[in-house]
Amino acid sequence: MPKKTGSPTIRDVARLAGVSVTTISRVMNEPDPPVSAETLARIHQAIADLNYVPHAAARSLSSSRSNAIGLLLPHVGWDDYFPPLLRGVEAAAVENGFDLLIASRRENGSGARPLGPHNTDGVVVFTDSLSDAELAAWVEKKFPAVLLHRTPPAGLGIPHVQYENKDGTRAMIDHLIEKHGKRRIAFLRGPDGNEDSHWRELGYRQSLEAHQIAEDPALVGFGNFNEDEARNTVEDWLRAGLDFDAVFAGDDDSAVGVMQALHAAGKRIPEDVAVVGFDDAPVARFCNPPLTTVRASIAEAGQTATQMLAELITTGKTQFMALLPTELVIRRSCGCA
Amino acid sequence: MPKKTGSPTIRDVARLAGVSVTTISRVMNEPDPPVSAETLARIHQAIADLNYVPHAAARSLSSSRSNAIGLLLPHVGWDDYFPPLLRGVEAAAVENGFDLLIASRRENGSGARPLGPHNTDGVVVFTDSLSDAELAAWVEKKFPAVLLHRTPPAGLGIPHVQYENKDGTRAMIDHLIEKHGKRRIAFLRGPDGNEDSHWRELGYRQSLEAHQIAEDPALVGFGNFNEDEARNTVEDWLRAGLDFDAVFAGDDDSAVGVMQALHAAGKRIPEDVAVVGFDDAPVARFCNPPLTTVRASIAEAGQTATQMLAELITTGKTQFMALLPTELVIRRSCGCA
DNA sequence: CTGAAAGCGCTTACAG
DNA sequence: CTGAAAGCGCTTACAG
Repeated sequence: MPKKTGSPTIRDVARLAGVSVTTISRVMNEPDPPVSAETLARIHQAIADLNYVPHAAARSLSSSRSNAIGLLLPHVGWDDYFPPLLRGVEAAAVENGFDLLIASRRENGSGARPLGPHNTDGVVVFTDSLSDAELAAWVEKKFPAVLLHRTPPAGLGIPHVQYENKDGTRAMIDHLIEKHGKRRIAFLRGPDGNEDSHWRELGYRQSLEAHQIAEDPALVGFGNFNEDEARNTVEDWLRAGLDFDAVFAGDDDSAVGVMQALHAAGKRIPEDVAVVGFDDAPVARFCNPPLTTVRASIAEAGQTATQMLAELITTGKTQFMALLPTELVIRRSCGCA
Repeated sequence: MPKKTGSPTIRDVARLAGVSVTTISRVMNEPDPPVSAETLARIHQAIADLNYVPHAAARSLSSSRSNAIGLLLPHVGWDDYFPPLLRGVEAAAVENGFDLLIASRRENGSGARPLGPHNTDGVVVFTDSLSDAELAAWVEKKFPAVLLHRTPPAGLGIPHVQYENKDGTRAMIDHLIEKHGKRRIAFLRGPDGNEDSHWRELGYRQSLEAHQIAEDPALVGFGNFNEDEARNTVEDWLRAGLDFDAVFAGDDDSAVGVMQALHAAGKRIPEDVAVVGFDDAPVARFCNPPLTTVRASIAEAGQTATQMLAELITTGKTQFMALLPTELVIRRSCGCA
């Protein structure tokens, strides 16, 4: 009885080349297959003639490797991150010979198990797209995972990649102080418990300290990485007559809100108040004036995480953590021309 | 000899529930499996106890269905499209019970076959991420594919989804003429041979004609869907003293360039010259003044294409083409308050 | 340098 | 309502 799918199988190739399937398999998989030159030539010919591509499922069933990795995404927000993230992850996946499966976390915890040991060899987990408990279950069964932009839950030694939030912020505040003589620099926090925000605040503190500027608690406010909330905070400050000559907005979205509040109050940016962000989101270029900010390469993060995952799958180990460098993107909102 | 992977198999479940694997398989796959209520209960219990998830590769090998669809992306540009695209595609994939494999087209045509019959049941091809020849090969072997944002090569009846470029542009030009009394409306073309641009130009023409405005070839220029080239064209026009009171920039990126040229020349937008775009890219909100443009839902396009693909895979047929509606996004650059 | 055979974990006629 | 058995297309010891 003829097969339904028209695709040639390894047996077809073996028959055409006049060798066993074992030999074909070896030629397909081993870098330096132990076959005579002429046999090899015949096999290559047969593969080309039939346009043979090994069946992924069959291959993974017998090798117990799926040759695929997963990328698990949260279901909301992060829009600006995806394109470069995907680019980095996809590049590293291909480079390491893996297919890429993508899924985004559904709200209902219902039996839906989009990515896991049943269909991948490992997964890159972006931010909070998986619960601590599920992560723990993976760790227990030794299923490879790498966290992107998230610290592993306490006690779980899961490899992860993070940005150098602290150093990036430190450099930014240094710049404000040293280049532009700012002394009353406000800081807008991100969401409660947000790790990025935590580290950024540390960088802010370190910079002030290094320049012998006393910290003023009144200058630390809440921006929530959000345009509206940042605007509100700055409006409150303005109303209260708070004295400040610069604000580190926490991230770029917040910086947009900060600028709105400042413009509405007739303040000049950067002459009266400098405004800086973090992320170098697309919007940064279009701020008025263009926003000075801190950039971390998202593509690099994706690529690094995927590379680590590939290592983890292949060799069984990889570095515990990768800390990616950031870079100052100087535009005009800090006072630079 | 013990299995290496700790994951339970269908046999483990069968043993625990005291039934055959056949029965387990039926319970896993059939909506209304022919089993007694108590057997069913025991089986569900066993599945839950073991935390059983069917092995994807084994399942697809024996069913000759991968239960995965692919999304093939071009390797450059389109950044603003990906997040909503992915959202739509992923949603429809999950809804139809498919895993989602993502790959982006590599430049080297080398044997790399990221997505195809060997690992998916069908693929959504975004724009020009696959050559006509490769597409033809798929058609010939009846491998399901749906084109997103691309017309099938002549002679190939491949289902595809497109935006209503013509009607969207038509509505925009109508608005400029009817609401704002514009008569000298310039049009910026996209890249040579670009289909979107072609249809948009048709919409432009239809609108002029409907309002008995004679077409002036001098008002049709080249923008290439690109900020810099659009700026150059408008600068040339200004230098040449061309008379125009509005410009349809072709897309939003071009509109940014158009605005730059206009601002630099001291023209007021929209009083002297109205500027409108197409896409409603993120940048549109941040233009000065905010850009009036035409929006097509990218997520909807992705979802529709994926839905069509699922139908094609499941039923063997689907509509030949889906034409997605567009919508005017009125902001300030057209003259509206 | 080469091959026969078992087995990966499922699904699916077929039989009862 | 239930099961035994063949088979999906590969890989991988094992043997020579």
